[in-house]
Amino acid sequence: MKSLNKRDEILKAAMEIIAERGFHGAPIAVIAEKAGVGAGTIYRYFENKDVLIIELYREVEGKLLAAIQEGYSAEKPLKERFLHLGTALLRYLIAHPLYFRYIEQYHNSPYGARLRRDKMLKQADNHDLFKELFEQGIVFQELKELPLFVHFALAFGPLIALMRDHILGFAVLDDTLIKQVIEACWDGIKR
Amino acid sequence: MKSLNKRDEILKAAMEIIAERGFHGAPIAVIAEKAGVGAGTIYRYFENKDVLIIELYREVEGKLLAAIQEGYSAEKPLKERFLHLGTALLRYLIAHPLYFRYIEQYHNSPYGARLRRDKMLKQADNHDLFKELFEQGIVFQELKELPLFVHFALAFGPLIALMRDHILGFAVLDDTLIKQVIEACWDGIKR
Amino acid sequence: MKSLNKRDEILKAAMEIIAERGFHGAPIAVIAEKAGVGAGTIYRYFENKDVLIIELYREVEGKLLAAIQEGYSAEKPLKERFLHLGTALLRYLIAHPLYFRYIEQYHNSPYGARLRRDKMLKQADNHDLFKELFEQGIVFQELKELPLFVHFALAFGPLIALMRDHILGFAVLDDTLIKQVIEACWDGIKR
Amino acid sequence: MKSLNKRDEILKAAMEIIAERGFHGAPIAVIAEKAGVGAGTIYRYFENKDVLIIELYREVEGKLLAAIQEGYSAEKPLKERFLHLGTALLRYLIAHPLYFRYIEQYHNSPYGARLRRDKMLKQADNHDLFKELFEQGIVFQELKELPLFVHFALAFGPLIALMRDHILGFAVLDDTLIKQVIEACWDGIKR
DNA sequence: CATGAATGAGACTTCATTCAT
DNA sequence: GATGAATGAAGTCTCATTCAT
Repeated sequence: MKSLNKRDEILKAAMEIIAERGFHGAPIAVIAEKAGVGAGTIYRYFENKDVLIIELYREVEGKLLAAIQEGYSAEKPLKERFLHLGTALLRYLIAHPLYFRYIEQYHNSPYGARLRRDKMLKQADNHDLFKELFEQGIVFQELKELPLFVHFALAFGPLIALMRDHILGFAVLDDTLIKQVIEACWDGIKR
Repeated sequence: MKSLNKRDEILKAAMEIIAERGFHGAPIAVIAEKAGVGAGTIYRYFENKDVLIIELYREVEGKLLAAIQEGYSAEKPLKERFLHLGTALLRYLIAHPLYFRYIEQYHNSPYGARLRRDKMLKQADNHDLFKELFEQGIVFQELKELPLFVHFALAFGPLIALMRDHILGFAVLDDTLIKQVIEACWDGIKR
Repeated sequence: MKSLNKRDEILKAAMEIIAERGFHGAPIAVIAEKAGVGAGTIYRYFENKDVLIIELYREVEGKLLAAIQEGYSAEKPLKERFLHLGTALLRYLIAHPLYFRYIEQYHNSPYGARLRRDKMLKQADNHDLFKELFEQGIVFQELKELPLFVHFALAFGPLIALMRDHILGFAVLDDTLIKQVIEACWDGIKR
Repeated sequence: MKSLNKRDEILKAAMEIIAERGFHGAPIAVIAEKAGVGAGTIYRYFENKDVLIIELYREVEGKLLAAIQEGYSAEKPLKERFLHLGTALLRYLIAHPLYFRYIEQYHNSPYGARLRRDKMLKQADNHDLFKELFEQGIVFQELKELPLFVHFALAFGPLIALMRDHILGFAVLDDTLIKQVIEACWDGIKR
């Protein structure tokens, strides 16, 4: 692989260290060393540590959303689309467990608070895909008549829970199990 | 409200501050001030900050488990038992949102790591109730033939997700909605 | 043994703990516990920790001086008197190694500084015995014509050094060796 | 005097403060101020305070040993060698009274305990010079037939005691007196 | 008299950030 | 542009001393 530029090296190092050790275990000096740059250099690319962390979150979230949209077609039947999204999400997170850890760390941190406030303001943002899916499902009476956020919870709550078990080594998620789980989620939301 | 003893004042203060601001925002000095005691006093009741945090977790977890077991009867039909547990859990967390926040903070922290290791060793512990429920359901062919941890994920993942939305103010969980959600979870796990 | 009064219990406890663990390892709370009294009680017998430590030093020094004076007779020949004092000193310290440790701790501490200043002012005090011995020896030309403090150093420096080795377990000081050592000290000071 | 590098400034400051006020009176903040650096800077050069103190001891001991070995020749007669070592030691300590104070502080401290254990294991180490001297003296029947540690005590005990008096201002050690004292020590150990 | 819970000053140490090189 | 030595605010914890019981 080609060597990344400094900015990306820093982001990569930060992600790995924070994902593995949490924010507690990720002083700037450690991130700098892992990235192979001087500590001061980080401040040439990011105004301060907070900015680095928030920026990193955006990148990770972006990649994740891009991944699940790959091969997605709004033309296909509702259930098929749901299965696609759920499966893609789970597969991507399993393939990139550090991303999942990072996202979780982020949500449970002062930084996450800012995110939540942001989300409250501009509700939809990147969740459009799911939003559209669920709204359509309700209109076409394929899904239960429940508020959107409940559908989100029913659909993704189990996946997040499973990912935790997976990372802790409790669970082994093979393709068969992934399929079964997503189907079960569908059972939860379908009418 | 009657004034608590010092130990409980400290635990209460710690819980509120950590739940609201995270571990970052909860230095001993701040906890002490909120509890109305000197900083040194905390160390008369807890060997160090870690111990305080772990102890607090145990208390919170204990109360939560006690709450959901109240009125629970192993004699009732499977579905009814499931609805009871899910509803009780959700209601208790809604009534004590700070407990939920604290538990979440705890799980995503170095302290949580210890917990996870413990859980891996003595799996069952207090989850016996759920374990028994799911195992029975599988044997009697009422529930899907899936590993236990998947049932856990399908049943509680959505509830946790909902609680987050609730705390952030996205969701308003009234009794009707609670009932619908737990039913939907049941749909997810039932055969 | 009859149970001591509280004051003595406190002094005894302080002595043992400080001798064994140094001033670092001797908080008031620990001394109180070992003495079987409340921490506050110590302050009824001693104004503060410094006073306790200084008082304790005086007691220990007093006992030591008393011990070496026992059986001492100013009538006997010079060498015999010297052998008596040296031997008595060494024997007493070997029998009470904690006393020796305590004295050493004390000398190397802020408290010791005060002592040294005091000594500078009222030179002689309890050293009269030795002073008289050495002065006489010089006058009668049995001892080298050297300042008194040199005689002190030549006579007791080796004993202190030996005690250290003894306490650390390097040395085993039996009666034969004690006799030889004191004789050697005499060789050092005698003309 | 040329300005030292930061590490040496720190060691120098620590030495002076500890020698004069003991470990009690030498918090990191005070050492830092005297060294003209920030408190945090000390931790760039020494892992923690213990390491600083131990390192400092090694340096002081090293210089002391180097000083007494200068001009020493194993070819010369036994007595001459002894006089050389004793005189050099006393002169060096008189010229560097703080070194002596520091060494004494160190020996009577938790740090010293570690040293003592080490010494017990690898007895000889840097004392080889003296050891060889005493052993030879015994073999050639110039010295008394006594255990090595007794010779150490007889030879150096008086010097240490004298240094104490000197530092306290009791004693004035000029060249004549130094010579007389070392000779007297020789009388103590010679057959 | 005796107690020991409570206190808070002060010790050690970490780490985000700056800035001279 | 890049570096990393230096900084000092802030965090955890200890312990001599007080005082209500």
